[in-house]
Amino acid sequence: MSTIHDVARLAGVSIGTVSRVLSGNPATSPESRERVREAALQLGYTPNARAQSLRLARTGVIGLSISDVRNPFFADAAHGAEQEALAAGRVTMLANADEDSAIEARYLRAFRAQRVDGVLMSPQGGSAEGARSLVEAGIPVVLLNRTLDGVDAPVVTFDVRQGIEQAIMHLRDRGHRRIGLIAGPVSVSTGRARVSAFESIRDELGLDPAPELVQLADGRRGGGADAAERLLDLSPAPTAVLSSNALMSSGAFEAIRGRGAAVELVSFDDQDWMRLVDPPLSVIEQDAAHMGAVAMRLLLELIDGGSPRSVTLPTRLIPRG
Amino acid sequence: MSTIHDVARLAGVSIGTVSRVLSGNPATSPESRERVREAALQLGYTPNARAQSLRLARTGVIGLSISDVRNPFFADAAHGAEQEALAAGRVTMLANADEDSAIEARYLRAFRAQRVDGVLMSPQGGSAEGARSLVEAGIPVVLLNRTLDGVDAPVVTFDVRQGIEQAIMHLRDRGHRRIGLIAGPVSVSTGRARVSAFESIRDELGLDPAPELVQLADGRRGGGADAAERLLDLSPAPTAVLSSNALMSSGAFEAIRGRGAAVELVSFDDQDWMRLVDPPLSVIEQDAAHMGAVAMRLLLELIDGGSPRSVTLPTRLIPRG
DNA sequence: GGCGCACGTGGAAACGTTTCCGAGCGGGGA
DNA sequence: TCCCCGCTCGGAAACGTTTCCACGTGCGCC
Repeated sequence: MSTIHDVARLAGVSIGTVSRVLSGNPATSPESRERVREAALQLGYTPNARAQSLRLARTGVIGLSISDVRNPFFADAAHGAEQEALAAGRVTMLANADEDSAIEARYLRAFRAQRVDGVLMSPQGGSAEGARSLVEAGIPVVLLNRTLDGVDAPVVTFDVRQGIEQAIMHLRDRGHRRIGLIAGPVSVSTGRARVSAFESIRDELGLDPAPELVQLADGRRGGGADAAERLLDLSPAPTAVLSSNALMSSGAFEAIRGRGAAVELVSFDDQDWMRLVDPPLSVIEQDAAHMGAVAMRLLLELIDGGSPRSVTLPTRLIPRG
Repeated sequence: MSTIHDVARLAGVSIGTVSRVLSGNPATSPESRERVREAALQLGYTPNARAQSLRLARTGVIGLSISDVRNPFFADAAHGAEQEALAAGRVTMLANADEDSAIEARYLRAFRAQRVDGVLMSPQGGSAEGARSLVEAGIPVVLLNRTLDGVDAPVVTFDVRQGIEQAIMHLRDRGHRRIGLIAGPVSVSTGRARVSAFESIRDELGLDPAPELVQLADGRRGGGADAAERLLDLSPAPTAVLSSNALMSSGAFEAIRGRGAAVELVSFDDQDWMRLVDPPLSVIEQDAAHMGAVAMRLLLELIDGGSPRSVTLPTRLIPRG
């Protein structure tokens, strides 16, 4: 790989001049510009970004740590964030924490070692240590979708209460009185928030308050199926079930259909298949890509010295079936 | 952010000693080790990976460019590759090309500027320029799922012919004689390969060779729906349709159901929803995560000075409905 | 016709590491 | 007692950039 010295030698100028030409510094003669451009092209020269960022303070790279690339919700969020960064001339480095805080910690250490300009992350449950140490090291951080106790960083979340309320009122209007909840892991803030919003709205509306109607699951497909089985085992079983994410909904749907049970399922997050199955699922739509884009914009502001601010996004009920 | 100089000052030793202690060089006294460790901990010191990689040749970072994070096939592949890299002590930097060769080019330039140790990529159609320039710059490259004309890099692909053959024979055994194909874009090698494999196997088995039974699409959901509509408009319409990827299958499924048509749909790539819809879809399963892992192993070998080799993976038909 | 000024350039420092080289110091063997 | 060796360490060079500083050149102006 050729360096700036090679270019300088070939162009017959000093490395300072090469640097000036290539970085668009006006203090260069047309002849130098021509010769340097020519030489750089001929050698296929690409400046070493690591050396650049050593000299400059910035790296132009933004770390993006998400919970699970295979979860479409997070994949969409990552995509939205990435597009926004790209538009601002930055490059993102995506890390997949795989819902595992040990892997997350590893990537966050790498981000820190790489001296990324900022980090956008949807934190894992387990430990807030990784995020906290980033914040303490002075690296701009914005949290995605989940909050973290004791970490002083802006967050972009959806209005959980609004979403749950929309869903429960929809089900109540359709005559349901006994509604089950398949909740995500309480180790993440969204999991906890959804449980408490569910309980409080259910009680406000005077629906069946039996505690066994709230079943905790791990957020994965299998966990959703198991939780659905447990709900169906109750007597009487709930006539409607609200599921906290798309993966669990898929498991729950299969369990319910396997039993031939007549239970109405409502899911968080809209996905194509929810329209394709019979009956189609009503959903609480959360625009993940938008969330990612908003969060990235916040992070870019923060990096450019702006003040931290958090945003709560609305959800939208899409009634079906 | 503290540097090695800060640690050295606090520990009362030279930076050379700090470096030796922290990199596990045995030429250090127990007292130095103790003092340095203590100081590093106290300062929350993280070595600057960019400075390290400037001095060393390696960066420990592997670039991973995939076509579309939102496509579960590629998300799985990325996940498999990432796990493999993680196990080998490397960190991956994921770039989402979004099926756009301009974005891809941008990320590949960034990879090159960052001097990543190697690049694993599922190339876009359009231009092979990006991949070629990496190879010419001497950066180890392995291609994922798609080949690229004129680029001398190992590839990991699935056995297209085998997959198509399994699907067509399955359909023939179920009595179908007029089978449609929704093909991916011919700008990518898999798109082209599937069309020619389809045509040759169809002819070998003596099935209806009408050229209008092969419909090209863009690989996206909407394109799949449109192609399905065109197939259904034929008279006679095909009684079975093979779709080249999961996104297009979802569009095609909806179109077929919307028409109330009695057409058997078989899809490449297995996804959860294909089991949930009615009727469930038979699929040609391609283990994307495994592909990613295999490709990463090949890349790691290449980085460590091994010789390049390509791998073709088998597909598996899962008959349903 | 000198003086100063703008402009272009080369040289060198600095960014934060790793590693080589040489030096100091102590101990053991002749 | 002296020498040599091994252990530990500090100093400095090098990696590839950017940018500051100073210097030379040519021009316009008094």
